[in-house]
Amino acid sequence: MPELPEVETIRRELIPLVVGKRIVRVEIYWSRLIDRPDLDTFVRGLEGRRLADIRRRGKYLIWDLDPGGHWIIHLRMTGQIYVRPGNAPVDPHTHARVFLEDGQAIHYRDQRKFGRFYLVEDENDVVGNLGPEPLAENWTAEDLAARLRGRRARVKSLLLDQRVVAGLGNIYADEALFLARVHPACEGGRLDEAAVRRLHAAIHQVLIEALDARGSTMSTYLPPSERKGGYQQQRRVYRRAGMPCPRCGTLIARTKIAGRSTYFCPQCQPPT
DNA sequence: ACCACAACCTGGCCGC
DNA sequence: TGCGGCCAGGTTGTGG
Repeated sequence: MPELPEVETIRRELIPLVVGKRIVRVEIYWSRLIDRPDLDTFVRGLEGRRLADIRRRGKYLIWDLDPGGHWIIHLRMTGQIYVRPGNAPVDPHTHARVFLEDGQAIHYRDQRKFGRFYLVEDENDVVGNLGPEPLAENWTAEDLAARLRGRRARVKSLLLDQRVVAGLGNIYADEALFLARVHPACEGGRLDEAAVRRLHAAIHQVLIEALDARGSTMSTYLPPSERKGGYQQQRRVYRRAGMPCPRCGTLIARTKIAGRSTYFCPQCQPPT
């Protein structure tokens, strides 16, 4: 489900609810949720520690613990996090609850069970291989060009590769390619300098727009506030096959790239 | 090293 | 109503 704008929205909404509070009890209802270490070590490692901060790297949420260590969450397709009173009912597909000293509990819910928890001393054990943050000041078109150079895979596949740039998924990759007027099946290494520059700017623009809208709620995504994201109203091509291109009126096409549905305008994004 | 694809899960929707 | 097939915002492992 969530891409960078959704994960960042979740982070911003969670911070005022939980940061500074101590964890008093951890309940895991589906053990494979814990990627590492083992279940018992994970539970004992969280209990008694204080939530010092929540950061984001790509699509990962990093919860800094005091004293020491990081609880890292990846929501994959359908993971949801919200905070409830400790005696509130538990929704279906809830796989963990983390009880805080103030009587509230953090609920983790995940219909498809793809999401994972990690507890590590060194966060780079989990996020160390990610590419640059696309909203960081120092992310440049030159960096993107360098990571595309020589690559023969289709540019859409490369945008989904988190080592090229961290945080894009299927929605925002398609939206960025449309804004940049780049065909999704174009070989990554064949983009000329101007096209890479447009793509860099488009990625930035799309992520900022989506962040302002608090992300996209296509189906299961809901941030902790349970106020749906709004970007799904603004998307230009994603899941709009057969509808007119907002720029030229040509009907949006759908194809399959990297195993994922891919939407583009055949007129505005000609093959190269 | 690079690339494409199956696998991991569950549920919704569509056509027969 | 029921069943098969396809679809879904992500990542990892495998085989070519």
